[in-house]
Amino acid sequence: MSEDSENMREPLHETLQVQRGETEASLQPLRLGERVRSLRLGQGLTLEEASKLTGLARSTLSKIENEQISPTFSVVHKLVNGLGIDLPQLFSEPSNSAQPSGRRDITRRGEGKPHPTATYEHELLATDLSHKKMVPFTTRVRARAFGDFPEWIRHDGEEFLYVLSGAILFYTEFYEPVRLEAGDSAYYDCTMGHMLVSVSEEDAEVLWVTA
Amino acid sequence: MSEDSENMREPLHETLQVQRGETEASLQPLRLGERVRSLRLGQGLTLEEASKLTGLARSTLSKIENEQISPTFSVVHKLVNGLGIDLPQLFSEPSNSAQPSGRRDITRRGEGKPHPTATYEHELLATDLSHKKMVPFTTRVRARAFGDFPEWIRHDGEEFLYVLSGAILFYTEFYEPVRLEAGDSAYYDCTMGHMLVSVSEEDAEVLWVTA
DNA sequence: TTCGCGTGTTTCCTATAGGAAATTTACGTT
DNA sequence: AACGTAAATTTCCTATAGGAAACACGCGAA
Repeated sequence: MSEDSENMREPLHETLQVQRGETEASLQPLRLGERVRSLRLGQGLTLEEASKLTGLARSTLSKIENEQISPTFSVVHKLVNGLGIDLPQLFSEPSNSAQPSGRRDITRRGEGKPHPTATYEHELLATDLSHKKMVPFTTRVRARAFGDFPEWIRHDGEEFLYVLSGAILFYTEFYEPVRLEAGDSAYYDCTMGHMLVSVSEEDAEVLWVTA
Repeated sequence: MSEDSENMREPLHETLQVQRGETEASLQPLRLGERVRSLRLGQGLTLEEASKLTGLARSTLSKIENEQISPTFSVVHKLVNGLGIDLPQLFSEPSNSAQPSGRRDITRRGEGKPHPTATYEHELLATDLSHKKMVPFTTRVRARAFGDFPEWIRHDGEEFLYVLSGAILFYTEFYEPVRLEAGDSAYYDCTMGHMLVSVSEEDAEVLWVTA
């Protein structure tokens, strides 16, 4: 990093800002109060009961729900734990986002769209839907040795891997290989070379989701 | 609810507390500062740069990292957006391992970060990574009846569901409920109300990925 | 060594979060 | 209606969060 003058700071500032998306003035309204209220009422709780559960004062809860205050992190933590808030609704943004699009696609076991390769036998799931943010598929790992692959598999995006059965060796470009068994999972950048090899008696089966 | 005296409050308090697991004094330390610092350093940022990115004062960031203050939710929000942190990660317990720079995170079976609710028992996966496009977690479905849910669960984004074991009824707002068994999967818009109920002898276990 | 200068910490002050209690609102009941 | 009760809201006060600026600590260059 070379420095020229004292105003080399601003450009960096701007650059970083842009990279991260809006930070300063923008940042959605974050209807936290609204959500907390609907969550509480959904459980049929009064402020008094919620107060007991969370250890927070009734008044505090009321103010949070009416967006009169911005609760501290410790208070939010008590809220989450006390009311047993479900994860997805916790980190999803406002959700006032209109269009309740109601797509749904069920794929029965073994009914996916087959896509065999030399080393893997993929089965694409939810293929009736297009424009998905994620692409889920199950895979039977036929490869048995590192050498079965001509080269690293690399592509854009991120990938989540969950071992359904059997055991695999998970090779990645920048790490030592790891043995994964049923129930183990991994999350990684696909730009980093990666590949799977079955090491169990039978071919291992894994679930992959890419985004 | 009959009231006798002013001290009938405590017993109820205790009762409710127990039902939900510890809330008050307990609630693990939540080394927020520690995590924020490692996240910031992991990105090679100085307090000054982080300040520009988040719009927060250097001093404020310093105090947060040194656990001298509990930031308000709005401040946490700026932090999350400015530094690209996953919110769920902040509410699950601190992870011992520092952020790897190569972006790969392995989660062993049963080693996720627990997050129990009244109806589900979630286990967050890959919590060492932040800024993920997807959030994967496994869930034990405790709910046994439609009525166990006060209302539809609804939030932004899309969700992929894969049944690991047991059998569930998959209720969605705009479709008839469907029975799903091990190996079956579903992909749907989360803005549409949805919920799961176990219908097998034992609680069903599912894998969820949201994006 | 001393001078800068970038970095993190601390101080000081104002704005505001959070709890206890008073007040108001919303409903049943008689 | 007027009352009783339980809910939520508001008030009042203290504790504390957050920003600006001063301070302290390295560390490299002259």
